[in-house]
Amino acid sequence: MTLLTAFRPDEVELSLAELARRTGMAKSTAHRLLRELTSWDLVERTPGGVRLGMRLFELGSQVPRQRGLREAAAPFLADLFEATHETVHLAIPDGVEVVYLQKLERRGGPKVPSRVGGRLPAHCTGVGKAMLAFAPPERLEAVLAAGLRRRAPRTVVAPGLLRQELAEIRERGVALEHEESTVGITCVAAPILDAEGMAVAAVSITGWVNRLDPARFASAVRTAALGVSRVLRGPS
Amino acid sequence: MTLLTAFRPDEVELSLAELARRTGMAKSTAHRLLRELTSWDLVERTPGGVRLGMRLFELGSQVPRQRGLREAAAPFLADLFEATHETVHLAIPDGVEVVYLQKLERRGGPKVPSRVGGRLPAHCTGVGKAMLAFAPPERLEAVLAAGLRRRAPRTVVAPGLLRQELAEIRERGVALEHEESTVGITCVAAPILDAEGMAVAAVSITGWVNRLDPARFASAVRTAALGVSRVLRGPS
DNA sequence: GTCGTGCGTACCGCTGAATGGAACGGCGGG
DNA sequence: CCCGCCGTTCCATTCAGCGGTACGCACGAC
Repeated sequence: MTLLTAFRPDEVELSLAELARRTGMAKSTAHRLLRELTSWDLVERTPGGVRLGMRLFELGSQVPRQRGLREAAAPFLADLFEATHETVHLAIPDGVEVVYLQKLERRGGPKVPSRVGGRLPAHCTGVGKAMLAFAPPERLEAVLAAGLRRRAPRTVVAPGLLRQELAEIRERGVALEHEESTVGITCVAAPILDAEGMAVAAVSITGWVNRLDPARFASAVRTAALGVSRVLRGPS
Repeated sequence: MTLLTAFRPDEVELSLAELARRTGMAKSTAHRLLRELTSWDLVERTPGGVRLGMRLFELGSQVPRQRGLREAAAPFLADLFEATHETVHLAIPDGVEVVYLQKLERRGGPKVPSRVGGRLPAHCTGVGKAMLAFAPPERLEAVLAAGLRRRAPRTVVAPGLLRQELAEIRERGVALEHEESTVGITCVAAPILDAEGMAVAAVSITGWVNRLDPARFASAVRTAALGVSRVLRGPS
C-alpha cells in the first residue's frame, strides 16, 4: 500500500527509483515488492517504469459500497442525463468529503474537477451539501470542525450561512451550488435517502453557470434521486 | 491479496472464519491481516463480517489502462446511448477475455451478464470479436488454444467459423453477436483502433434480439468507435 | 573519448516481524 | 443446558523480508 499510494491521482507511471525515493524504501526492497505486485497484476511494468494494474480496477469494481448503488442508480442517471443534457454525478459521503461513483459527461460540457473515484470537500459541492442536509448532526459538526476551506471566490466559508442553507435544502429537497467550487460552474443536487431518511448518496447535474437554469431542472434531479431511493428500499 | 481475492465477484461480505477456511490461513493470521487491511480501508468491518473497502475503489479508479480510455470515451458513449437507447458497453481485451470498463443501462433493458470490472470470454461477445478481428494473430491463436467454450446454444465453437467471421468483421468494421453468450440478447460492436490499426478497446450496444435491428444501429456504433479512436490518437 | 550519474537488477547475512497453535469469552441453536 | 462456532488475544518459534553492497548499462557533459 505504501507503494500503491505513492501514485498521485493523475500520475500515470513512476520509475522504480522514484518510488523508492517517495516511500523511503531501499531500492532493492522496492524492486522486490514491485515484482510481487506485478505478479498479482496490481502494477504493470511499462517501458519507463511501472503503473497501477488492471486487477486493482477489477477489485475496486467489486466493492459493495459502490457497486449496489451504482447498479441501482444507473438507469436513473441515464434518464437524468437524457432529460437535461448536462453532466450527471453520483456520489457518496465519506467523512468530510464526497467520493464520486459515477459521472456522465456530454461533449462540449464544462470541465469539472470531479473524477470517478475522486474526492472533493463536502461543503463546496452540490452533492456534498445535499447529503449534509440529511446526515447525522455529527457529520456537519465534523465538517465545520475541519474548517470550510475556500476553493473559489463564492465558496461558503461561514458556518452560520452553511447551517442556514442546509435548512433550506431540507425544506426543498434540492441543493444548489453556484460557483462555490469552480468559477463558471453551477450545480443542482438531490439526496438519495434510506428508510430512516438519512442520505446514503446524492445525484447532481452540473453545467455552465450562464446556461443551466436550476429552477428548470430541480424537479428532474429530485425525481431521479427519489427513483433511486425507491429502488434501494427494495421491492417492498 | 489472498484474502482480497477470496471474495467472489458477487459476494458482499464474508466472516473471518470463512476467510480463514478459504485461504487456508490460521484464524489468528487472518485476524491480524484483516486488522491491517482495515486500517488501510481496503476492507471494512460490518456487523456480520468484512467486505471490500472503498479505498480499493479509489485506487482502481486511478488505473491508467482504464482511466484514459474511459474519459476519452465517455461523451461518445453518452451520444451512442442517446441515439440508440440500448445498453452501451466499453471494454478492453485481456488475454482470452474482455474486461468491461463502462456500462450504460436503460430502464427496462435486458439483464446482461456483463459488469463493470467484470470479465467475459472474448469469443462469445460482440466486443470480444470486434477486438479479436483487429488483434495480433497470436491473440486469436491463444483464444483458439484455450478452447471456444459454449456459453449458449448459438455460441460459435468451431475455430473455422470464428476465423471466417473475424474476416467479415475486418471488412465491415462492425461485429455482430446473436444469442452467443445469452439467449434472447443480441449485440453490435465496433473496435477502437490505435495508430497502427490494432484494437485497444471496443464499444457495443446490446438489446433484446427481437427488438434491436443490427443494420439500423451498425453505423451509429461504428461512428462512436471512430470518434473515440480519433480522440485517443490525440489532437494531431 | 571518457568520465560521472542515475537507472534497473542481483546477491546475501542478519534480524525482527509474521506465523499459527492454544486458550478464552460470548452467542445461538439443538 | 450444553455443545459448537465465532471473534479475539497471547506468545514462542522460525523464516522471510530488509537493505547494504555491488554490477552492468544507457545517457549526457565535458
